[in-house]
Amino acid sequence: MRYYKISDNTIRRLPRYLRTLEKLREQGETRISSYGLGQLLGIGSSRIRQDLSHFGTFGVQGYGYSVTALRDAISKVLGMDHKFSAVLVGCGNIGKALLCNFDFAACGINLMTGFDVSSEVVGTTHNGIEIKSMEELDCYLTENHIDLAVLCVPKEVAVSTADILTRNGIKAIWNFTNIDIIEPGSQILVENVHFSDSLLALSYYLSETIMD
Amino acid sequence: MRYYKISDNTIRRLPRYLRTLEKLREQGETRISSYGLGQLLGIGSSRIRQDLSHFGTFGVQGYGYSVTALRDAISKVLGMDHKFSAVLVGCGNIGKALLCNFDFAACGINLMTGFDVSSEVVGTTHNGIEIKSMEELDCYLTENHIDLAVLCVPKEVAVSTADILTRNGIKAIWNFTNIDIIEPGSQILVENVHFSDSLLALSYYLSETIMD
DNA sequence: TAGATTGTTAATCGATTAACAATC
DNA sequence: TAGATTGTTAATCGATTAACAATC
Repeated sequence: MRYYKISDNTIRRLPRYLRTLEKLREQGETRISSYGLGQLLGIGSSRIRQDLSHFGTFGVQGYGYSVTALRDAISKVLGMDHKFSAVLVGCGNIGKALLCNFDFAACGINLMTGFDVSSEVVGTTHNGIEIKSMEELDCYLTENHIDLAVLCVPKEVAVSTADILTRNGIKAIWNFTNIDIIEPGSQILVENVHFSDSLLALSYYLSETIMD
Repeated sequence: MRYYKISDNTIRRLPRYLRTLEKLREQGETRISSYGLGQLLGIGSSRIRQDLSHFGTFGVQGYGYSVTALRDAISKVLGMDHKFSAVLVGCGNIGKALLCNFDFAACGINLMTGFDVSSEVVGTTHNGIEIKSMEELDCYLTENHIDLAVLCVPKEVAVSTADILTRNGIKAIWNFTNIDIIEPGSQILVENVHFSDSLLALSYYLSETIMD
C-alpha cells in the first residue's frame, strides 16, 4: 500500500502505454526499452521510467521490458483484473453506439445490462446486452452489485438519473451527458467525456495555426 | 499577437469556464467574480485570473466579470467565431450519434456533410446533414474548403482514411477511432477521443477506493 | 567483459498559488 | 469613502528531465 498520491498525469498516461504495448505485441515484438517506448509515444524515456517506478519494478537493466509482462502489469495497476460490473443507462444514439462498438470486456468491465425509457428498445438485445425498462433501474441496483454506471441519458434527466445511481450505491459514473453532474462533497467518482470540450480545444489550436 | 505559448492546461480549462458561464447566464446571473467562478469549478480564483490574463483584460476591479461578456470573449479565444467547416467521415453508430445529437453549431463548427461506405445510409439525411458516398470524399475535399474532419470510421481503415484527409488539405482531425493516427512529423492537428483511456482512468480510481 | 538500460536521486522547468498595488 | 476585486508580480509547489550508480 502506497502512502502518497500518484499524479493524475501519470495515471492518464498508463492507458497510452498499454495501447502502445498491445500494438507492439501484435507486431510480434517481445521486448522494448523505455527509450523505444518513448519514441513511439513522443515522450522522454525517463518520464516513462519515473511513471512506472510508482507501481513496482518491471524492467531489467541492460535489457528493457518484456512487452507482455509490462502490459499485464499496467493493466493490473489500472484495475482491469477487478472485473468491475457496470450498467449502461440511456440507450439513445450514444448509448447504443457504446453498446454496439465499445469493447467493455477489453477494459476489464463486465457490462451487465442497459436501461432505457423507450418501449421501442426495451426488451431488445444489442451485442448480447439486454435493455431493460428504466423503471426497473432502482430495483435492479438494489438486487445486484454494480460498481459503475455509464450515463448516456438526455441532458434534462442527467442529474435526476445520477441521483438514482448514487442513492443505490453506484461508486463511479462514466458521464456522457454534456453537463457536470458534480456534487462537490460527494464521494462518487465521475469521469466526464465532454465531447464539446475536446472539440473546442481543437478549434483553439486550429485558429492558432491560421493566425500564423 | 502573442510571442509565447499558452499552456495546454489553460486551453483545456477554457471550455469548462465557458460551460459554467453559460449555465450562470441561463440562471439569470449577470456578473460573477473569479472567486465565485472558482467555487463553481472547484478551483482557485487566481488560477482563473491567471488563465484569462493571457488573452486580455475582461474584468473590472471591485466588480468582477460580466457573465455574457466573458462568455463571448472566451468563445472568441476558442475560435468559435471562425465558423470552421467540417465533414464527418464514417456514419456508423458513433458517427450517427454525433450527427443526431452533437451540436456542432454550438461549438462554432459548420458541419457540411457526412460520408459513408454503406449504400444503406448513403443518400439519407440526419439532422439536416446529407450522407454522401465515401467514393466522393476525395473529390469533395478538393472542390470545397474544409478545415476539419470528424473521423469515425472503423479501426481497420482509420489510417488510410486519415491519409486521404491529409492529402486533401484537411488541417485538423477529431479522431474517434480508438487508434493513434499520428505521424510525428506531420503538421496536421489531431484531437483524440479515446473512450477506453477515459474508462481505464476511472477504473484505476475505482480500484483505488476499493483498496482503502 | 563491454554495452545497454534500468530505477532512483538531483536539477530544472513550468504551473499553481499567494500576495498586493491599482482602482472601480 | 470603504469594500471588493481585478491584473500582475513573486513565492511555492509539483512535474518533467537529466544524471548516474547499479547490474543484467
